[in-house]
Amino acid sequence: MKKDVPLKPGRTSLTEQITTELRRRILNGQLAEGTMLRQERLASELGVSRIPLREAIRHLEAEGLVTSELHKGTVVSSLSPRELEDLFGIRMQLETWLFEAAIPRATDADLDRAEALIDEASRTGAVDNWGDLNWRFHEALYLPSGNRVALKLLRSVHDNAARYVNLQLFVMRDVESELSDHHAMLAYARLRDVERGVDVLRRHIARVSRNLSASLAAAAEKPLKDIA
Amino acid sequence: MKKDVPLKPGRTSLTEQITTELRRRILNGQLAEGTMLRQERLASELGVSRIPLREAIRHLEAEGLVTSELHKGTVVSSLSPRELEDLFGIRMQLETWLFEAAIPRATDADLDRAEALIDEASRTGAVDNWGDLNWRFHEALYLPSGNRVALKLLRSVHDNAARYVNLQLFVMRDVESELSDHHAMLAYARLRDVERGVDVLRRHIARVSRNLSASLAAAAEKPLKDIA
DNA sequence: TAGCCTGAAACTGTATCCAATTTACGGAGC
DNA sequence: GCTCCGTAAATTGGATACAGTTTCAGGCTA
Repeated sequence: MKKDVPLKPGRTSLTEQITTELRRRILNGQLAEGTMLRQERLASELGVSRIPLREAIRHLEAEGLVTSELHKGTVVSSLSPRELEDLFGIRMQLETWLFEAAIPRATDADLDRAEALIDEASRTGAVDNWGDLNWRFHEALYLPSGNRVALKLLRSVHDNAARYVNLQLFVMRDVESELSDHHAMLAYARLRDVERGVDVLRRHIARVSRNLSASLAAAAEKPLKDIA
Repeated sequence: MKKDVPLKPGRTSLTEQITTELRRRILNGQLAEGTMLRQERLASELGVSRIPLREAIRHLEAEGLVTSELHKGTVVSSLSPRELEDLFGIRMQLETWLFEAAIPRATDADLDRAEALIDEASRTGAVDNWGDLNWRFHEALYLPSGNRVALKLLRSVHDNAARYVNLQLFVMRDVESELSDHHAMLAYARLRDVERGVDVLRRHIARVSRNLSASLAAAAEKPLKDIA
């Protein structure tokens, strides 16, 4: 049953490779919320034993992406609309703060790196790995703030929200406005205009959050209709 | 070699119990920064096998309390002064935000619960578990904000800083001012005075951060003198 | 002394076994 | 027919033994 899944080799432990692979599958929806992670099935599918797999699961559990219950197993976490709202609140607080600190400190090289990520997203269309490129752009913008601890934390926050965002992003045709916001943020950063830059970011996060909530509400509406 | 360490039984997995126990030891300094976690030694000392121990280590690694390197093992993390500063920056942003949202929403019962935690800290002196009581007080104050996701995140942030705070807290005789700040925060919360309450919190975090930095700088000075 | 070699220690991962618990299934009783 | 209950299969949680790698210290040699 070995499917020879591409566990990138190198100087990383098997546990870490499995963690990365499972995280990827969760974020791109291959492992949808509520999916049960059967240890033996997954282990044989990945071609590994249960031990490193279980360690990977514990890691993802600490990140909030999966939830385990004693003797019942592990499922891909589901977030309530409330929890998603909480996540966007955290993003709003931390990201506006980091961006504000980053703009005055950013060198042209820093901003060039961020721009390259926008270009890559535009060029490739970025349908498959939008979430990854999106986060890397934001990260590049905030990096000059110097607060790497906050960036590490925010990556996890992004990941937890990204699954849901990705699901409705392309349905809503929001990619264009996302990219447009990114261009604007970068432009104001180049002008070292903190106030306008942060303002764009604030509206950016608010809009993504709003669209997501609306999308979730609409999805919650449908099943009810089916019943009625 | 079984030492029958008090792993509280109940409906929690061994992995979880070990995680809690190791976290406790790290936070109270029993496992100092840089300490190597030898799997077999620790396992036999705790009276468990390596499997749940390794899972616990992965969990703590995700929390940032320990750091693993392939084939070299796991050590209790060391934080640079810069990283500690980053942590306090995050606290400042998130806690002032949560407190601001919590004050108008707090019921008298909420605040009574917070006050009980102050009392407990005062009564017991709280030398052994100051970090725990301290966080639980802050958590109780922010809980009415409703943002449980942020509280979960902040717990980890607190933990990562708490080790260092605890080390110098009693040397500096800072417990009194800590408690005094807590009383003031609670009092303003009871008055529903958002502005003054948040202001006390802001100064509170800033002072703890400043004292800690000074303490670390002083500690860094000593070894140099020893050499000279 | 510098550099290399070697062996013990430790980590990483596999395989296997057993215990505890959940869950599904099927029959007894109403 | 429906509910309840007991049993067996499936699954997770945990222990143990073992093999392969890597690190690292200490000794040997040039």
